[in-house]
Amino acid sequence: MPLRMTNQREIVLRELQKSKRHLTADELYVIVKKVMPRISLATVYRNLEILSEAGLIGKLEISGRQKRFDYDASEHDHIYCVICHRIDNLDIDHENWSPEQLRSVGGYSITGYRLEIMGVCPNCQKKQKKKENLT
Amino acid sequence: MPLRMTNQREIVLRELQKSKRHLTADELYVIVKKVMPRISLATVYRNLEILSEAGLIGKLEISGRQKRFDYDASEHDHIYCVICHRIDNLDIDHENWSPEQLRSVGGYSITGYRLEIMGVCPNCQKKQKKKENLT
DNA sequence: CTCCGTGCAAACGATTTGCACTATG
DNA sequence: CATAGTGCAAATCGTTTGCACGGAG
Repeated sequence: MPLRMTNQREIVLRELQKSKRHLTADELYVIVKKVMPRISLATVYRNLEILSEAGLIGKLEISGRQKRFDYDASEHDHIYCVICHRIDNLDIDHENWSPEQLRSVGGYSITGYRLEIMGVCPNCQKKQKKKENLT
Repeated sequence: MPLRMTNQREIVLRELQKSKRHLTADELYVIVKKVMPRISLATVYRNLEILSEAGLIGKLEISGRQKRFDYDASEHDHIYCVICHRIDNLDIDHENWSPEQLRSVGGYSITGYRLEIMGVCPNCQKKQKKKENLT
């Protein structure tokens, strides 16, 4: 395996896992800088890419916005808040459109799928209600 | 309605619909330039944004790559080829995870979803087979 | 006549890359 | 020690914006 474990790679991985969140590269950069102040943003990008390719973390490329990286590398879907952009993990049964069932849609051979649910998270719902009361 | 129909807006809309494809802004720019050579890329961007907000075309923000615009404004999912990045429209039943059924996942109130299927399109399958025969 | 729309170039934000240097296996 | 990884700055890519001018309603 060509996975050299450098100090910076280890820290990038560890700090993402510690966060238990779906961080962007620059959010993680800020955190990692506290532990290793001289690390560069490019290194964070490079390592996130490598770690996700190695299957140690997940990469989230959600609808036209900044990439986020997932401390949880296992297969699951995501829900995100259209207001504050927070992301949460999700576990849904895919009974009738699992990759197996969709084996050949329009002549394609299926390799994967991505399901994103959008919504308003509990926090932002509260804020909305407060606003309503004010008007 | 604040939708002024300028010459350029009309052409952007018409050429996208004529294409019957899922074009990026710059792909459409090339096409539109043939009809109206002095149009600027910024205008194409602005009009695609406005037209999609007006519901006349669809906007596709697929997994971290360039936005594409859909000549078909109605609700549907998409499948795309992981090799050539071609996109096709898709019609799938969402029986067990329709927005209504997912009403409150993790306290969220659901507003929408996005399902993308990935695969290898017929063309690219053929190319893969050719390669196999060569090795 | 009033704005909204346009073209242009410059600005922008996220990400990537070329380079010379460093450190891992 | 060979070679993958690093820091830095500059480059790149898609997209947006400020501005002065032009055209639709």
